[in-house]
Amino acid sequence: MLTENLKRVYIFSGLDETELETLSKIVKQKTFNKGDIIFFDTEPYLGFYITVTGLVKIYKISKDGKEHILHLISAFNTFAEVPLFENFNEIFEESFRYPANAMALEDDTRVILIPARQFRELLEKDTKICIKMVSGFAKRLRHMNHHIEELTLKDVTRRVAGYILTEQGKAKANDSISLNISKNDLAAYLGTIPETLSRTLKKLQDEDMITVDGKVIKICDMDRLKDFVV
Amino acid sequence: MLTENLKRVYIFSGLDETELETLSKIVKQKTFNKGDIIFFDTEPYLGFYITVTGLVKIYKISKDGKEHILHLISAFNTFAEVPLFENFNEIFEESFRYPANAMALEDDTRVILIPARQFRELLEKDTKICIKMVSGFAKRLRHMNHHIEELTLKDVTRRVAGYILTEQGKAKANDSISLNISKNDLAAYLGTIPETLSRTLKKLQDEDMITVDGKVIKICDMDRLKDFVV
DNA sequence: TTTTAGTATTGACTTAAGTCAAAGGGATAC
DNA sequence: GTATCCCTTTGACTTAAGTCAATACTAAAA
Repeated sequence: MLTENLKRVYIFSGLDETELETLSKIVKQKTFNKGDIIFFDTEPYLGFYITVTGLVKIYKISKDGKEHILHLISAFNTFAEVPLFENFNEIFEESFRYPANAMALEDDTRVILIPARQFRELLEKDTKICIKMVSGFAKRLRHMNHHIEELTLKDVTRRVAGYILTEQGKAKANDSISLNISKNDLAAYLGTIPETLSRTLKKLQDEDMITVDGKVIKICDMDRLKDFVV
Repeated sequence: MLTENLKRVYIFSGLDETELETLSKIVKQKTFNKGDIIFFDTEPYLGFYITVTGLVKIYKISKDGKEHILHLISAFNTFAEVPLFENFNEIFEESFRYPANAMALEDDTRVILIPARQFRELLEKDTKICIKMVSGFAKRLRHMNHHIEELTLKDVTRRVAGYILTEQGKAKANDSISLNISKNDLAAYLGTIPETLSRTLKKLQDEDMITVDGKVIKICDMDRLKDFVV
């Protein structure tokens, strides 16, 4: 079961059964409920995580309490693996902290912790993992680029419309999406606040581009929505 | 000379003379003047670059002409290397483009182009490079995280103050910094516009935290500035 | 059922930052 | 020299989005 889960993680997809067995012995499994903190950015760095079930938000909080969500980590994706490669030695120091906060957004969010030190040893033996890590980081960087582009070059309405289209593209099912996060969290992810998000959705609804019913958003005029986002 | 330059690039720092010699045969050197385009995000991806002298800005432009600078690449740093690892095959397709625009910000900006295909071959033989790439990407990701944090959690005044402090920290010389980019570019980097930047600098000056004289900014009250940024 | 708490919406108001337009300032070209 | 160009600053005005406060909705708890 554990090795099955590990195998589904992209960076471990090239490992054979023996390697997975070895890996499974060094990891720790944890379960969290909605709202539980997985780590704060004030805690010493232990290692990186894999989300197995549920959803995790990686976020930062400003001094005056404003929150911004950097990433939403769904099943079989990793988080907090970047520090592993930053400073090869600092990482083992007590003063080395997690770079952001992580919170479970759903009940029964199960994660796997891969301890830093042991993973480093594994990495030295196995360069396959390294190549997959570069590739994973590249995807992450692309995502961050996109995120910055959205935040700096588009207004809130366009960001919201863009988010809806992206989600619809992922789901690919039909013309409606179902939000898997609260509107508060969505606002924090889109670099705005709940009130503004609410008004924005209403505006898009008034323009007959979408209809909103709780967590379900239906796209009515795909062409105009796409055209609007640019 | 060329191999000397290559050796000073972090990801190539572990290569021996023979490897550097091989590498030097596949690269292309180019020189640009201030304002010259190195590539547009509409051009097919050829490979990644190294800045040898001068300064390069990596930026995006919105449909309505708004510009945002993602990175400023100084000597011996690489840019546009992320696409190399994104989609192992797509990259060689004609339709695969650079992810952003690149422009030289100084006269006599010399860069080295490492063609994608040849570099991929080198990478397969040499895993040392791969490990350095992960590390380089980790640094970049950290930088992007910081950038997003600044853009979303801080107002313009705090971003400007933060930039001044960071630059001062890098230079480490004394309490004054000399901007190596135009104020227009600085504004685009800080996610604002020249007019607002100008007013912001004036405000910080009126508060007696800094003095501005052209491109030279002197920090008058370090403690208060640090305290202000948070 | 009512209560409570988290989540979401709405209205009235404020403000930070953007837009537009004009004018300085500095460097290089003619 | 002065003309030109670009960068920068300043002023007047607009606006998108945030703040504050009240209310509504939903779902679980008592």
